[in-house]
Amino acid sequence: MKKYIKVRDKLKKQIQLGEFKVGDLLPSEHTLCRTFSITRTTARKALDELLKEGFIEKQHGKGSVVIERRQSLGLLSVKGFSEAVGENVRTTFLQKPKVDNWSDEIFSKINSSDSRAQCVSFERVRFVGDFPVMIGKNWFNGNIIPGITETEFVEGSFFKTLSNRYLIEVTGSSSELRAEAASERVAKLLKIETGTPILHISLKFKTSNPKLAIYSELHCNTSKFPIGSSYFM
Amino acid sequence: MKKYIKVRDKLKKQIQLGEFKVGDLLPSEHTLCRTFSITRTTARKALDELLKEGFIEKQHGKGSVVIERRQSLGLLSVKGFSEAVGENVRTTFLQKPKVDNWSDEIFSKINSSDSRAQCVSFERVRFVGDFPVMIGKNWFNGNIIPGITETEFVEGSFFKTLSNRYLIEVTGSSSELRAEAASERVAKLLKIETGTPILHISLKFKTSNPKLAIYSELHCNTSKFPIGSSYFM
DNA sequence: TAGTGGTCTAGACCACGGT
DNA sequence: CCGTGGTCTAGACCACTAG
Repeated sequence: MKKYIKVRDKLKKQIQLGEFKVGDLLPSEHTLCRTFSITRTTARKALDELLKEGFIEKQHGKGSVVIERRQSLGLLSVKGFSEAVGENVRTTFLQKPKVDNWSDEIFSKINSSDSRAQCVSFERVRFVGDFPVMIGKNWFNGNIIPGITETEFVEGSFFKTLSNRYLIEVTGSSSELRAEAASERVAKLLKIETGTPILHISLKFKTSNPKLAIYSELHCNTSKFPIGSSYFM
Repeated sequence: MKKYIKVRDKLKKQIQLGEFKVGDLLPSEHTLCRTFSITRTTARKALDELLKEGFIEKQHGKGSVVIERRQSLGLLSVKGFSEAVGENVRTTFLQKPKVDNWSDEIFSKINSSDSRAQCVSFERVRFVGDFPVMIGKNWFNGNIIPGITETEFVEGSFFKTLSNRYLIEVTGSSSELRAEAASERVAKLLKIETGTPILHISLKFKTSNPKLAIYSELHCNTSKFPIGSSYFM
C-alpha cells in the first residue's frame, strides 16, 4: 500500500483523536522520515495532503501546525458531507439507491458513455443536530458498482462504501455554485419558507475508476452553517 | 528564481496563447526534464500547479491533457476575478483605496496584529459585458503596503499589483459561502430586485508576507455566471 | 512492448525562525 | 547557531495506456 497514504491517515487519526491539538506542532519532516522509515519526499507528500484537506498549515522555519477545521460544512469540494462536518450529523434517505433516469436536474455535463448506461440515483437529507441543512441527490452509472441498490452504506457514507466495498476513491471534483430561491419542495424539506435564499451546488466527482463519475445536486440552507472551503498553494 | 515556477508559467502562457489547445497533450514529464534541464520532481511540481489551477488533467499512462477552463467565475478560491474570467471583464471603483476602519462586515476572524494596525479598504463592482456580476470590498493592513492609496493597479488587478510592486504573492485562502437575500444597496448596484438571492462569499487570503492578510466580502449575482471551483488530488 | 505518469529512495543546498 | 520547511538532483521500480 502507498506509504504516504499510511502516514497521512496515521497523522489524521491522531489529530481527530486529539493526540495533536489545535496549535500543536506535528513531528518535523525529518522525524517522520525516521519513525516511518521513509524519505522526505514521501513525508512531504503526506503532509501536503493534510494541508490540502485543511488539517494543518506549514510555517517555514517552524513546522506543521494543527489548525482549527472550519466549524462549517468544511472542505465541501473534496469529499462527502460526513467526512467534513464531524459528529452530530444525521442523514435520512428520501430515496434509497434505485434504478432511475438521467435527470435534467443535473447541471454538469454528463459523460457520453454515462448517458447510454443504466442510471442509479439516491437522495438524502442531511441534518446537523435537528436542523436540516442540505438536500443532496446523486446520480451515477449503476453498471460500474453492481449491487449498490442492495447495499447498506458503510458508516452511512457513500464515499466510504465506494472505497471499502468497491475500492474506488474520489480523486477530484468540479462544482458550480448558485444562490437561488428555495422551491416549494426544497423549502418544505429544509423547513424554511418558500423563496428563502439557498445555495445550489452542482458537483461532478471524478473517481479512480475513469468510467465512474458521480453527479450531485445539493441544496443548502447556509443561514446557520455556511459552506466552507480553503485552498493553499 | 524557482525552476518549477518558470516551467509552470511557460506552459501556462503556451496554453493561454493557444499553442496547446483543449484536448492536446502537454510534453511528457521526461520531455520537460530534457528541455528545461530539470529532474522529474521539478517537472511534476510544475504540472501539479497547472493541475491545481485547473488548466490540465493527468491521465496515467497517457499524459497531461489541456482541459476547458470553466466559463464561469473560475477557480474562485485561488486568485482574483480578472485572472479567472478572461476577457470582457470590466471593473469600476465604488471606493478607491483609502484609510478606513476595520468593519464589522468582515466575517473572517481578523488577525490580532491587524486590529491594532491601520486599515485600508477599497470597493469595486465587476462586470461581465454590461452585466454587473459582483461587488467586492477588501480590507488589509495598510502599513504593510505603503503608498497603495496613491497607486494605480497594475492591469486593474490588486493581486498583480501586490506581486509586481510589492513582491507579495497570494499563497492561500479560506472562505465561507452563504446564500442571502440582496440588501437594498447590493440590489441597486447589481441592478436586481431587493431580496433576490445572491451569493455572499467571505474570504481571507494569506500571502507570502505573513503579516499581510486580505479580507474580502463579495456579493455575487450568480444567475448568469455561477461561481465555479474545482479540486483535484 | 514502448512510453506515460505514480511512487519512492538518498541524498544536497538554501531560506527562514527562534535561541 | 541549529532545526525547520522549500527546492532540487539523479536515479529506481511500478501501473497504466495504446499500438
